[in-house]
Amino acid sequence: MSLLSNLKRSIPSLSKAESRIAKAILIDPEATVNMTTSELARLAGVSDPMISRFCRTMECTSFPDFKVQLAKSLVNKVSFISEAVSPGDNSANYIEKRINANQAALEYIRTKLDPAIIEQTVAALSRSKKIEIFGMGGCAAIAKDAQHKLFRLGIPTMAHEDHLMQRMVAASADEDTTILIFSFTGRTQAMVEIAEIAKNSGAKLITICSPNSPLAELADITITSGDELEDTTIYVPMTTRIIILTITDILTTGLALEQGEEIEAQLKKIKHSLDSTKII
Amino acid sequence: MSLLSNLKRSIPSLSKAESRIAKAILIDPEATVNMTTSELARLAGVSDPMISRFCRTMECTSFPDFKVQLAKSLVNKVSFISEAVSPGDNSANYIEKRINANQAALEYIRTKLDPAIIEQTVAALSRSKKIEIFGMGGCAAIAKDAQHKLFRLGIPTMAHEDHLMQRMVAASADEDTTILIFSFTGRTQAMVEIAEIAKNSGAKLITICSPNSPLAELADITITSGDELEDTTIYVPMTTRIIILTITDILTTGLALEQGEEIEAQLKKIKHSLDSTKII
DNA sequence: GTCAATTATGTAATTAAATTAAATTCTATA
DNA sequence: TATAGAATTTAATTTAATTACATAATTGAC
Repeated sequence: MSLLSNLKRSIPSLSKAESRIAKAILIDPEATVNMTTSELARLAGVSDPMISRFCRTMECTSFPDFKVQLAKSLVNKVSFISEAVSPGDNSANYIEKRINANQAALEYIRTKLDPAIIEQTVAALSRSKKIEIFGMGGCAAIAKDAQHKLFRLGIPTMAHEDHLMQRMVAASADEDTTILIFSFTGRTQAMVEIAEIAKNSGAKLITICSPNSPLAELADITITSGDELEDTTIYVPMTTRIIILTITDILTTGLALEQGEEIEAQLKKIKHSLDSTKII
Repeated sequence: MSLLSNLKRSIPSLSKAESRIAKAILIDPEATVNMTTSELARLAGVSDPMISRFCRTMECTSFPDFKVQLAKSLVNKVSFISEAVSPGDNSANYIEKRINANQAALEYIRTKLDPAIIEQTVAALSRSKKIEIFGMGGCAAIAKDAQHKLFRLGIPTMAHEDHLMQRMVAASADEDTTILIFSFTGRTQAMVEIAEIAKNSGAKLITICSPNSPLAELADITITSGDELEDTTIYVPMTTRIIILTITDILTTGLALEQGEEIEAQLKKIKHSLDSTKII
């Protein structure tokens, strides 16, 4: 857990003087690492010893220690406040910026992803006899990717992007089926309808979408798509995709671990099935 | 340049006492960031003021400043050596590890991606009247995703995963067509055949695949898929996907920038076409 | 080899920084 | 509104880091 995000998150629970310190730090964290207690105290409008106390509240042993921790969390933070691409950027510029943005997206879910929910999801997937994956638009490719990753683990898995197929598949699902719906916003009418059909058929419903959306409401388990993070400028409709892909990656990893050694033979078999298609 | 590597590199040029300090730090850099001058001095077998002097030789203003810089340079070192998932990992473990691995993958292409090649690719895409994208297996989803991102920019773009369709499309391409082939290894026979057909038809051929592969040989432009990075353990066949997706992201960004303002209206139009499908 | 001249290092003193301890001021509640 | 408790500050103390000066080591010219 990064100190910086920790800092931001804990402001509400801090005392008056302490929250002023936190805010003063957040104005320019880069500068803070070079300050003395007195300097920071003056900037925050509190007394020197408050700084020491504050550092201990933040679970550091001393102010120098706090600065070291802060410095560490800044390295990733440089990309946390990832700059938007702007007209006039040369290729080296926008390459850097997009890589930063995508790294930042991963940094974001590091704090957002709840291990308990991942565990639940892995357990649900592992128990099911069939996995059906739905996604439309930008999520169609994601659904396809998820299918490609999950089918290897021995559970029959299909991805569907056609809405009529989705309806039919959802309707014919049963208790042994897990339905996985990908949606950035969780507000696509068609997807919500599918979710309702799925629920009625008794299937387990897992959605990867924006929390607090109609789709999330209907689901047994929801994992955030990071949609709330999405910068709406036209140039960057991408970070959520990286997030969802990584979530799929994590789920697959969890599932593979759960299955243990017996899955290795299966994976080898799949891999070798491609041998004759390759040029050596 | 990281302080840590700087430290290692400059040992030969340091004085006797200073190089002893450097060596003492390198034994356990993590621990150093929590030491006082005296502690480090004792460890290195030198006097206290030598530490101050040493820090200034290393172009830091003070020992505390040095510790902050050192802490920063330690962060990337930690995440770069991303650990592999192993049986017995709990969910919190493997979530961290997978996020680290994916961040490290992005860190990797930061150094590998050549801006000049990206520029060339963007220019080629921008000039073309039609873009055809091919991918099979794991790359089918990637091809689909790329289509989804590129078609918005006003150039007719299609993705094909069916090999027969791919052949027909490749054969009927002309000089105004750019063909984009995604392949992790660059060794899939079917894909190489497509590339040959594409070349004969006069289309511009861009491949995102492993360099030094048969497919890369045939291409006008090649961008690495990061395949050479892939850890072959069964659990992590994922990082290249993140890399390729980010490359697509970068190419799209570059293309959008090139098109300038006129593209904004186009993007808005596409976005609003979905309005009536959403629940508010 | 030996004697400046220079550079490198150590010792003691000083300054600066951070923390502790005691005193004071707030805040909430009976 | 009195008072317990928490929060904060002031003043004192401790700890850390650096400066200034002294000493030792090293280099190069003779």
